[in-house]
Amino acid sequence: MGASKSEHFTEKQNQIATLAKALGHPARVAIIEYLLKVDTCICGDIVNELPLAQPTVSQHLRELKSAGLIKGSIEGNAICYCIEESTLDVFKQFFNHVEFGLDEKKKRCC
Amino acid sequence: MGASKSEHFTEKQNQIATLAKALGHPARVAIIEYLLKVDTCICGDIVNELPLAQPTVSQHLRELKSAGLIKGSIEGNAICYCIEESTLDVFKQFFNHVEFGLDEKKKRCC
DNA sequence: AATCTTTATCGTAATATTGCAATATTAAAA
DNA sequence: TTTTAATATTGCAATATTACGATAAAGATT
Repeated sequence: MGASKSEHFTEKQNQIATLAKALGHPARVAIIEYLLKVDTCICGDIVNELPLAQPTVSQHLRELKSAGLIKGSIEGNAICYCIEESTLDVFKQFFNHVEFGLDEKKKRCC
Repeated sequence: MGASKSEHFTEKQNQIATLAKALGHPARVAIIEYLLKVDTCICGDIVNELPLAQPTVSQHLRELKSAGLIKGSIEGNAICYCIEESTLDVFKQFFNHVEFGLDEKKKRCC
């Protein structure tokens, strides 16, 4: 196979999995961290920063974008990529949910 | 290719990517949520809960385990799987770091 | 010991991801 | 308008992931 049976899971579960998957590559983690660190956010800078060829970086950017973790706006003939905060919030909320669940669970088991 | 060039990234970046990847499948998100919800944490229950065959679930459990997100302890001839809280904390810390970076960045750009 | 229950592993097919060279696209600059 | 610069897309090879039937392993039960 290789295709995950996403139709059997809840929308929320799929959403979290999609976000996690988008972060599931060191290059994409590096891109997020780089976008946080620098004052500019032009794609070319990212290409120079990462030890990967330009098409590969472009592909990673596209995946982050399609997951909604970043957004890109055209800035002349360059592109300015920025972090999409609201999407990160979804992720953060999941962890809060997990943390709350853990606290509750500790009263009962394990 | 298909193999990620993890040697080019920092240990932290690889760590976050590994954790995110482990969560990057709806079945594994569902397992985590199930472990939070129920009072017991027996593998067989997870198999019954998920719409996947037993070997597939076992494989997903192994991935969560090897990423350190859960741990399993033998309980008679069954196995009790539990969430590994300290690993989730690493993840949470990353999001705090990102959130802080976002706040700082907003003073400067985008 | 023979059997049952529970979980893991093996083998394998289908599909997805990663990476990059080559090329296309698009807007600025000359 | 030709050229240059910045990104994206295409095509393809290498590898990884997902899923499951068959089977193994290991402890419980009879």
